[in-house]
Amino acid sequence: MVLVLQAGLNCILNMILPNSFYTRTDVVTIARDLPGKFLVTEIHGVRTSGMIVEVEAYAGIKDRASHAYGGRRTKRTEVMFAQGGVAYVYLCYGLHQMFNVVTNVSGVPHAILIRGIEPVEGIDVMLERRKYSVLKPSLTGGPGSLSAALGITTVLTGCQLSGPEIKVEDRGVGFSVEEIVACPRIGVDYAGEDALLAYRFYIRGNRFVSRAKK
DNA sequence: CAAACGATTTTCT
DNA sequence: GAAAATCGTTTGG
Repeated sequence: MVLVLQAGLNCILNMILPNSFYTRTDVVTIARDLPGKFLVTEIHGVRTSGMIVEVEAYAGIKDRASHAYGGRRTKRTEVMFAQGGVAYVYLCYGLHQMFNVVTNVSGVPHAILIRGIEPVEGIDVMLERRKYSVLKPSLTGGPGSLSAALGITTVLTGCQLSGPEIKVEDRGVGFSVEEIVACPRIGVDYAGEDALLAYRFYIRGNRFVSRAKK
């Protein structure tokens, strides 16, 4: 009885997002829903997690900032065409692992880049992975940094986001519209008019949100 | 097959 | 604030 109650409670407090969360067709809406959700990894049995605080939406074939712009379908981008609910991890600048959530139905290559998390579980492990001695915003602020802290690499591309290696959970944390800031994406100046779209969302005032360059 | 480049981070000045 | 680090992916010849 106790076990059942605990399982039930755990289910309510740590609900793994269902596939229907990701297969919705508006990637911007999904992106706005992600801040406040929890990204959990279990790599070689080691658990680390953090609350998502910053994301960017990439709207597929019509978005010049997207890897899938124009329907570009290559070995690297192939996973973006999968049904929503899997990971897209790619290497940037030869050294940074970028973690994305694939969304929309099969055949529509939409994705959301996770740009920042606030550490929650396994902080000691994250410090070790990053060779940090103290917790500071750059530990998990920025897309390459959070992947390194959580142990996410390109080998996890294509993984289901319902586990076991990677999970995204709703733990009942929510934010009001005023607390979620919408603004243009970072590092996509090459995208012309699409660079102006307010596809970046972050939690106002959170220390783990990356700063836009000037 | 060669070459340019990027949804970045860190370090040095 | 500028520059280096660093390599898989993509594109062009």
